[in-house]
Amino acid sequence: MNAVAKPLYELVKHHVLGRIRSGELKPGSRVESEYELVRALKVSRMTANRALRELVQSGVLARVPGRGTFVADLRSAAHPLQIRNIAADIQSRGHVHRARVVLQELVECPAVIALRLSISHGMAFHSLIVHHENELPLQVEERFVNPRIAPDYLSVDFTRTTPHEYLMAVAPLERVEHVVSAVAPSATVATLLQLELSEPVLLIERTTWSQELPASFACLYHAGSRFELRGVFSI
Amino acid sequence: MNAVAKPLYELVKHHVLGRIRSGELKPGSRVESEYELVRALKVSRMTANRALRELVQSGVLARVPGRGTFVADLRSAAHPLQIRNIAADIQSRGHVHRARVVLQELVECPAVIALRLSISHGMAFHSLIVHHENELPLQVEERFVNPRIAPDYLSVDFTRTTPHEYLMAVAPLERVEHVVSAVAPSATVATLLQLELSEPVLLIERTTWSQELPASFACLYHAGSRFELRGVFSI
DNA sequence: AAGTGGTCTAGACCACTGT
DNA sequence: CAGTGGTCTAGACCACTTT
Repeated sequence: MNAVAKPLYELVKHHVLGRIRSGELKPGSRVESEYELVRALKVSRMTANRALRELVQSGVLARVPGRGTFVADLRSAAHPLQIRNIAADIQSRGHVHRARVVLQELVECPAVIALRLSISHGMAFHSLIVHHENELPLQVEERFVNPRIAPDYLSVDFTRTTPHEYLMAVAPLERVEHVVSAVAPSATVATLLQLELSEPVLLIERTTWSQELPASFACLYHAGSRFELRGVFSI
Repeated sequence: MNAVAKPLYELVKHHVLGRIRSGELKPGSRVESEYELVRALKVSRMTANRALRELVQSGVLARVPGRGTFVADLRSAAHPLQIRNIAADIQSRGHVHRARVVLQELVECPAVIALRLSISHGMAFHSLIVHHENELPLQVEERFVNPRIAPDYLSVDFTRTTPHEYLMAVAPLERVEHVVSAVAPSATVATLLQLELSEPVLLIERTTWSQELPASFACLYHAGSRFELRGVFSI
């Protein structure tokens, strides 16, 4: 049943991904070298090389000639719709990022969310944070988190770490889904973003999976006039 | 000064890409087999294989075991922010697509656009098309096209082909940039989309390059309530 | 000096498509 | 049948970083 004859390099990839998914390897951890994989898995070096090369290509690993192969961290994993870290984005523009934590609580979670997070008994962590760029509100982040993935979520200081960073640290990301749309802001969002109700908002709904489970569902609201998503693709 | 020691597989890729970019090979054309590349370029088969494999990975080529390697067509080239074909999207949902051509003309093009398209003497093709899904307007497509890339743009029947399809056919795509934002509609766009001025619009600005030149700049306006962008990413 | 990634080769076997 | 892609190997040389 072990697949109908998987290529060897796929087995090597699976070996490495398994160690990452299990949490044994975290971003920054060193991965086996090609020769170590050759010895451990009885494959040729070219096969190990192809496996690692493809994992680099998909953003999971990073290699440094002469030093070794490492689990890539956060930002590099992006690609399709970049997995943005709002704090890093702002800082990379040379501006000041400040997060205001409006809510950070355990709630009976709405049925729609419970469904998305595969939560049976209905309790989830809930946070509402406003991210400011030079004191101007840029993003409202409302997030529901699966307690099984991040049991300590309520005790994290989100003025110092973004929820996304924290979640990436405690549970390696496996899958991300983004839905981007343009919406009118709710009264709450308009207030938090200091917007008129008539101003359009760019909404990114992001669901993440970790350890084969839905880990979190976030709604990221951005003032249309202050935010855009950018992507380049070339052959 | 042909590069400071490019890997051989890069030279092989460049060889194939050159034949595509020049127009010698079009979507569907057969590319040299691995053995042909081995003989022609004096490389080992593994090197030719890697070059072709990477071009498949980036969506440029498609390979069929036992048959050969072919230049990929249109849709497969997607990925980052999917290069969507609105007509195909609508049809894949089992709905009826209809395009209404509002404008299709040669214009003195606005300075901002001229800059983007690297057009010196200021004339460009301009089209304004409304795409309907089951008779409901879904997208307003305003496009400026570099005449050097698509000299026959004005004589194409865009009720039968989308501009994107046409451009892909006459000039292989090299690079795409997308910027996604949420905006309030202009009066024109609101009318064409049958929207209130207060309803948010999802705007995708897409610039494409072909043959080392900017080929077209398009603004794609979508009613926020009827359209969303979706992207999944998994390791 | 030992280890690492980066590349390249010349062979090999397989499953598949075409004629 | 010859041709194709798909995979795999055991070696090789290089440039680089670390000890």
